[in-house]
Amino acid sequence: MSTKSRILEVALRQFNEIGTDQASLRSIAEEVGISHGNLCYHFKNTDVLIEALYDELTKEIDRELLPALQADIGMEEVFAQLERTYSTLYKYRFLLLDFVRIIRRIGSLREKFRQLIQLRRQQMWGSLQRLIEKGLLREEWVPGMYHHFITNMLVLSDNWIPNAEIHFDEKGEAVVRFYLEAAMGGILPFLTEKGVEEYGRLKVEG
Amino acid sequence: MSTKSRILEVALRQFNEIGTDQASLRSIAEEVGISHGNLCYHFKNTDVLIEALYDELTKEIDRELLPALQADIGMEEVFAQLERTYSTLYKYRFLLLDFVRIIRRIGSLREKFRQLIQLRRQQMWGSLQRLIEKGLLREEWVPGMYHHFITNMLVLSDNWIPNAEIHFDEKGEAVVRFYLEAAMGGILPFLTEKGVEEYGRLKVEG
DNA sequence: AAAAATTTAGAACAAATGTACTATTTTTTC
DNA sequence: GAAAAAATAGTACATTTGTTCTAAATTTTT
Repeated sequence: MSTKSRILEVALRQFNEIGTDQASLRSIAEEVGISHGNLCYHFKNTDVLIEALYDELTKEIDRELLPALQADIGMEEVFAQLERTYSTLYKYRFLLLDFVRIIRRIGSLREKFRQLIQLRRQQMWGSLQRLIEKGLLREEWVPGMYHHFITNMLVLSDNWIPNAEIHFDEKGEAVVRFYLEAAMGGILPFLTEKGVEEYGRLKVEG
Repeated sequence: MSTKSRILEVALRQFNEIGTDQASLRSIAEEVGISHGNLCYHFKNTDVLIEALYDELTKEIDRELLPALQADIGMEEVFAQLERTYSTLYKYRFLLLDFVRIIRRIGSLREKFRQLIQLRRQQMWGSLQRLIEKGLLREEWVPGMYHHFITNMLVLSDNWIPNAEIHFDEKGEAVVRFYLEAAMGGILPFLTEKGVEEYGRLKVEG
């Protein structure tokens, strides 16, 4: 494995575990087993490292989302898609844990991130629309309710990770699962009877 | 005004505006107009300052929530109470913006915060229960749906602030209002017809 | 008013960190 | 195989920050 990818691997772990302010060029270099002068040669500073990892994240998210955009989507697909997104976000969780601090330091990331959210908002509208067409989701019966719903879902999907850091001692799969279920549970009151039925089947299988 | 409270005031502003990692004992001392040696005399380090401000926050929240616990609660009260909480949280927003970083440094805050959330969870259950009794909220028609709802609401109420920092350029009242409405909107699909009616009246008046 | 306690300013120090630079080694290219 | 480029180690420096200490000033107590 190349030095560059080894550095990124160690940086990701240290950022996730001790945060972007505790992980330094020196601590990363030490764990990789190279001099920090060398690390400096590859990545000038931690900001560059963070940006590189952010680019990796967006690439992964894009790769997962784009195929789903044209797919014929059912309840199962919505669930699976959300799960993939949640897992990927968790892999790069330091970005969401320290996000405010990061965008204050690296302004360019802010704009990139806004665009990403915009994309996800559109995608959610699409998914809801298709679920309505399939008779799984009720039509909006109070104006604006789906608008609020999507806003809340987007806040949730970016912020369950900081929340987990506070309320859970253990890490990993179980945590992702907990918030994934809470998020999906958010769609429950909007479901038609047919939708509830299909939702129930999913839960039993999962 | 005493030096101590002037320090706390300036610290709060600097923490909110530039974050707990950029605000130093020196930068705060300079704005207050005292030597940093003096500041050190009052507050040994930034961690102590943060803890002091956290205690102020919990005191304010308690003062707002406790009266509401025994009150006969309607839709209007739920809304007003949420608004007070949101405004107070926004006043001390640095705590939620940097929360992960803060609890990693000051472990004791983690436990305190968990307890606070526990209190709010109970309080929410109570509010929902009373709304059901009044015929404003439907009974749970899928098992566990209110459990998910409360989890999501709690994540939302702690995390709309970091979200705002990313997506809004302006600060202040308008931002609080936006997320407040999104949060309240989350209750829409659970409302009975009577509930929707009362909700509508609130919106028109507000 | 004298004594004691509190508050304040300022200097000094140690540790950590990003940054820059040089020299050496390794790899690639021709 | 020689020349050029890339990679690596190590050193040195400036800056920031928390921390400690001393001495002076101010306030409170007696």
